[in-house]
Amino acid sequence: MNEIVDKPYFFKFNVAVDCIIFGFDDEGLKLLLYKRNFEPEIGKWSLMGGFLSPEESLDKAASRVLAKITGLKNIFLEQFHTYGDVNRDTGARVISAAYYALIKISDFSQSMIDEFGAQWWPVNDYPELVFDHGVMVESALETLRSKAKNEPIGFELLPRFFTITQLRNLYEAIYQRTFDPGNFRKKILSMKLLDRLPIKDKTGSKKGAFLYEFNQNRYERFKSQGFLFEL
Amino acid sequence: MNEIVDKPYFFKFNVAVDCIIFGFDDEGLKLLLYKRNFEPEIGKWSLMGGFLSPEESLDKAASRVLAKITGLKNIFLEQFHTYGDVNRDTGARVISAAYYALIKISDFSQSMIDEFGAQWWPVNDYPELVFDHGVMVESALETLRSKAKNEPIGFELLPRFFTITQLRNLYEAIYQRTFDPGNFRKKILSMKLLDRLPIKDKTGSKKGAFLYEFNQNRYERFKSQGFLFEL
DNA sequence: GCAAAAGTGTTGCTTCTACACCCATGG
DNA sequence: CCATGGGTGTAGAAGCAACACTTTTGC
Repeated sequence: MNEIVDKPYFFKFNVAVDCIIFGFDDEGLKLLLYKRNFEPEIGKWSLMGGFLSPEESLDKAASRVLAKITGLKNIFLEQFHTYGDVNRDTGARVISAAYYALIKISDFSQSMIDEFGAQWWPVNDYPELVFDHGVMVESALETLRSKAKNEPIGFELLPRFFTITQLRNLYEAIYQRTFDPGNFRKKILSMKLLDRLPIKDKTGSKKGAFLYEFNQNRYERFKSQGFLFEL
Repeated sequence: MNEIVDKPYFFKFNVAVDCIIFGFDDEGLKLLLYKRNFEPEIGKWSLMGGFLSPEESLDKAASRVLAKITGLKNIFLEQFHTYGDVNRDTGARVISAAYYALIKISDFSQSMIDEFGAQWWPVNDYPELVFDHGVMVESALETLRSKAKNEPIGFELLPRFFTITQLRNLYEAIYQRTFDPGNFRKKILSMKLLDRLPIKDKTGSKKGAFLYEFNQNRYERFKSQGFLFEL
């Protein structure tokens, strides 16, 4: 806080958080939306959100909202922009801090979907959203794309154990382009961040593909030595 | 805005904007700070900030604060994070949206410095700041560094006409490393984004160095064709 | 003429890209 | 046995880093 000539502590505002929740499965990159069950804009599709409480930080509020809808804790959750246009919310003036979350879709319980009328939507084909939530989603996608370039956040969207092909499919979904399978494999393995398990996954091919696990500790170590993740 | 189970429109908060203002001259990358002339924390060094008004957006509020302190309009100004910890401000609970601005230090009028008790500080050596402003500065620096990698925002910090050496000095200041003069020149010129003027600047050397101008239109065109700026 | 910055050229190395090709196996 | 995805190898192109070398000119 701060001021120069203004009168401080005078006007106050509603403050909310909204969460863009991303997931990934064999159909591609998805987005969790729900149908509003209250006014304004009741019945329309919307992001998950909630109002800030006096005794919690913005980050806490976002975690709370995310935990309520997904039942999950310790999820990748990062603030990316705060929306403050005067008429962005048709009900009242609300300043909204937007967060994006990356979850392992397999960890997600279907019960929450039913309880809140939530549903996964492809990021390329989701319904019209209330207020400026469409803008938020597009901006979150851009943030995700740009972040994924230089930080290994893609693994947040995959199960703990995955094949190189699954990983490539994920990056192809994020960047909306294809990668040469051989070159992709060589590049990611050359980073020495993936540990190969002595187990093959046979669901994707007859031959079977080795499962790998991302080694977070090794990444931290390499990073502190100047290594830069890049894909 | 949005909610799930909470009571909406109940608690309200002070909302502010804070600006991290960067400039660049032959001494390096600088930061504009001022001495607070009001409570709390009067007399301490602080970022420029101001409270949000009911009839203005966050972006507008940030522009207003920036214009007030610098007298400048149409400046590069971008929101990068919103700070919302409960006790971040010792005076009252304030949610603050932080913006960073890039200005051409030569355009900046000294009168503002005097009027507000403002002062330029090297980004490597600035005084202790109030509240979480130090955190904001470091985060703004990180954002600047990461943004500068893939977008030609460095030119916002240079005069309209500049030499390749000035440009290199700027990037060396941003990234805190050196670049080989020959290689840097070849790389930036190979992008075909700089127009050479038939004028030499003699202040930096006896031989004189050609002045260049960044061609924003050409950049937009290249970008729309898939070109990616990278330095 | 010498120092010092501007600017060009060269060379060897690394990385990228495209694509050929072998492997393993369920059906 | 063959189609399919898994996985390895390779050759040419492109990019990069280090550094030699040439140009210009004020002192």
